[in-house]
Amino acid sequence: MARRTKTEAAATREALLDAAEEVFLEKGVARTSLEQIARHADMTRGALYWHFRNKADLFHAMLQRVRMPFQELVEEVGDPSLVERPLEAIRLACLKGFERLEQPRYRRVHAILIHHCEVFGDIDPLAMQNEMAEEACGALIDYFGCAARLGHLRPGISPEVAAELLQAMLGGLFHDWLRNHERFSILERGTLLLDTQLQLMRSPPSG
Amino acid sequence: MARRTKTEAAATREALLDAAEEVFLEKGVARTSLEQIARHADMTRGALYWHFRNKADLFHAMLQRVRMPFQELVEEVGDPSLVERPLEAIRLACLKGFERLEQPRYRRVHAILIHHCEVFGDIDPLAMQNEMAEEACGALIDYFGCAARLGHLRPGISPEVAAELLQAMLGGLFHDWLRNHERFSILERGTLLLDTQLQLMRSPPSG
DNA sequence: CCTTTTACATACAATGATGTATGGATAATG
DNA sequence: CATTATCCATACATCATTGTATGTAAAAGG
Repeated sequence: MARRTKTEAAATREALLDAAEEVFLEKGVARTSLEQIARHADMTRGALYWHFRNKADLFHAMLQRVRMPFQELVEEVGDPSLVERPLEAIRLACLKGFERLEQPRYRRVHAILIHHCEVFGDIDPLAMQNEMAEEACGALIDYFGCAARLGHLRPGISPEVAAELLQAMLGGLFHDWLRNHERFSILERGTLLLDTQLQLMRSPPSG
Repeated sequence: MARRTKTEAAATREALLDAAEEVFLEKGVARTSLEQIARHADMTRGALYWHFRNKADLFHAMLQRVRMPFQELVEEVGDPSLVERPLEAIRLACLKGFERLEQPRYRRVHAILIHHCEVFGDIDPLAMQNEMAEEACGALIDYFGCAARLGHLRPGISPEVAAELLQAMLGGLFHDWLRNHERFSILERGTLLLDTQLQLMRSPPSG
């Protein structure tokens, strides 16, 4: 066995992460051994233990490739006029999120995080989900608060309730789809549900 | 060690199931050994292997104690006038569900099923969740279809979309709460979100 | 009251996964 | 070009868990 060049080594690292994604998704994190991952990448545990300290470290690196905070999605849309249309900002950010999730890597890793792993080592998936939820809900409250001040939000529904409502709906859709992505397209159904929900919460046209 | 009477044996079986609930919830299903469960019930693996074939069998028995199909919740309300008020039937069934979930046993077992276990043996938690979701969604479509025919559902929103919307919201709330039940009361927030959502989807008063 | 089954506890063998230690061949570095 | 650090394979020791086999004392049952 010859020593690999630096780029080759980086490639095997990526290959190991790819393999981890696939095996984790199929067998679950707890039930997959490091040897299964290594062999799925045509490597040995030696390679794996060289690139990562242990399974938790590998898992952490796997997550690192798909960070997707809600605020980034909004910024990525990059439309400055959205400041005056917060409901549209929410809509476009969610659509961006849906598109991201249709990429296999994003879908797989999130499915693993949410449906195919338990606590182990220093990894606490529920804490991570909590962080994600907190971040998203906080952002939503800001945008809905802005919408309320602009009179875009139906009176009688507070920004907090609007945010909790939408976050619950999005979260439910998210979990549901990640459980079996072949049943429906997250982009299609997500767009439909999101639009109707926003329509329901929008201020009715006066006059 | 003396042999126990039949009722004592049934009690130890329940104690083992109780212990399984607690340890599963704390450590996750995959990371808890049968010995940990047995010792947490002040028993040995001998007792566990006598009452259950293996961990999967124990898990299955644990689930059996908290079956809660959506239709049963509606029937349990037992108000015959609900046939003419399908939206109210949905509401009351959900409230019944919320109340159930506040009982520690129901909360724990569902939290385990959804957040603290992976596939193992012949246990596929995602398939179980799929079944639950299918059943609930089917029932919701029926009720919303009935509501639409009675003119109770806001025009422009189909029964299917209404059902998917509500199911996504309820599911999101469900998952969110089960992740950390101390953050809020499922009954309180659930009632609030459910009522506002149903209010939004209800047909506006004509005239 | 005698036998049989029950309801466990204890002991044992087998398995598999983990982490580390070691070795080796070559790319990187000066 | 010599040296060193890198990248990985192989081998080994350890540990935890599982399933089963065996023992046993008392409850069931006649």
